[in-house]
Amino acid sequence: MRILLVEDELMLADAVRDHLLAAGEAVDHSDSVVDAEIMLRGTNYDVLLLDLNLPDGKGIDLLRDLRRSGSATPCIILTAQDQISDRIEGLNAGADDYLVKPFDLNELSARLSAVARRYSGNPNPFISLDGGVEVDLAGRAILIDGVQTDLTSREWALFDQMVRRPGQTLSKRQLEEALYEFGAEIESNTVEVYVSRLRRKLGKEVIKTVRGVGYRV
Amino acid sequence: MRILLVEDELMLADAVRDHLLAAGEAVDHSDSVVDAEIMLRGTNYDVLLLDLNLPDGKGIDLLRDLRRSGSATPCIILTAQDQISDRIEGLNAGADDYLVKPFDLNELSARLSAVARRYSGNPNPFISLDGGVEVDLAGRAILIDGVQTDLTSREWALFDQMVRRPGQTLSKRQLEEALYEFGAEIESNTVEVYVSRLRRKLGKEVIKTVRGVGYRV
DNA sequence: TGTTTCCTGACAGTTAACTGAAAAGGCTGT
DNA sequence: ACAGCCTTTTCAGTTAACTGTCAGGAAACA
Repeated sequence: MRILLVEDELMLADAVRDHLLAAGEAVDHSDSVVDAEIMLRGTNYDVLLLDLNLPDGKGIDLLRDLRRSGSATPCIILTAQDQISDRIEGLNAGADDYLVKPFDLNELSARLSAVARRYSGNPNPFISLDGGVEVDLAGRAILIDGVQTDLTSREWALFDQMVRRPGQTLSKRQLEEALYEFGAEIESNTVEVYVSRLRRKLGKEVIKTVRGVGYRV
Repeated sequence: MRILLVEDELMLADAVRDHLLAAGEAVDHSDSVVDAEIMLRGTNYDVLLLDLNLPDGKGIDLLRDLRRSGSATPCIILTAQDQISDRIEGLNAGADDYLVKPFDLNELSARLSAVARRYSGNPNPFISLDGGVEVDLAGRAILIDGVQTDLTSREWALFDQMVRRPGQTLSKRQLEEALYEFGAEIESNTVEVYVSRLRRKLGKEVIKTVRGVGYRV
């Protein structure tokens, strides 16, 4: 399994790398966001291990950009204990799981395989939703009663966000952030419009409206 | 903010209590697990400060039981310098943060507010209520015998308020304040109506009437 | 029993969401 | 550069859902 570790605490990074190498994984390491960006462009990693607090830029932007550009590479974020808000922000930005430092290396292994299994892993890369809709997050594919359908990039960005948190109601504001750079003051009803488009493609039942708040799958 | 401090080193406990009282917090103290259990049953604390190494039983079991019974009360654990395994175990058992003894009292304050500010926190613990109802406060989700149900924003505002204080009877006046901006002179029986609507969705047993006073979950 | 308190169905005003259509922006190939 | 095609954004009219109120009935209490 190809793993990219983005972490600037070198002690920790080395420990993690050694542990994973010993377990037979292929680990690349970067201690900066810009390097990580380049490495992501060049290689297809199976999992991204990402520290959000890096000196040269917000790790979270790396993740957000990645998701916005359509990548579904699984990502586990590493946060310090007191950065609970980071953790939340990270999950909202599209992380799959998180680990709190200091973490146990065995726990890391466990989560890695859990996350990896969820994707490339066989049993079901497809998440089934109501209305005969199946989603392959990693492959960016949607089957609708078994027939493949395509989404445009914005449609996908929005839908991806919701599918990652089934059952949870996401505010329009949160969903907007999947569409635009952080803090983009958007005045229009873009989210509504995209929900409408998605519903036309996916069927009415898939996305539920929670009036006054947002949407959920 | 109501804080329960579970700690058997009395010197330390007193110092903590004095510091927090001076900051205007309400602090109860217990030096044993059994007492703490009783106190937790009787009162709804906003934060639990828990020493894991207590003479009369494992503090960690207290925490585990608490989480198992669905409580989401934020918990900060206090551990001695060398008990790293405790720390990990504690975090895994559902603690939100930890402090290493000896700790700075100001740091304690900071962490307390950080933890209390949380609650939009992930991953979202489901709180179980009577009648097969499970609530995810942060995700704004309700499962009713496993089936997801939606509440309107007013319904949620009211219910959220109650779920955050399970067992406590809340007056209609208090509940009204969850519905409207401060001091809104409301003449009608809106709260009753919303309780009725909630009961239709959640089942009759979930919200109990306390005649002449208000309601409780 | 009489009195108080609570419950709940119905209704109309209000607000939020939906959606069709058109304009604006991008990308591709010629 | 231009044309053609597709995506994104905006706008506005329509539709659907929520809200607060009231009134009659049911329960609790004394």
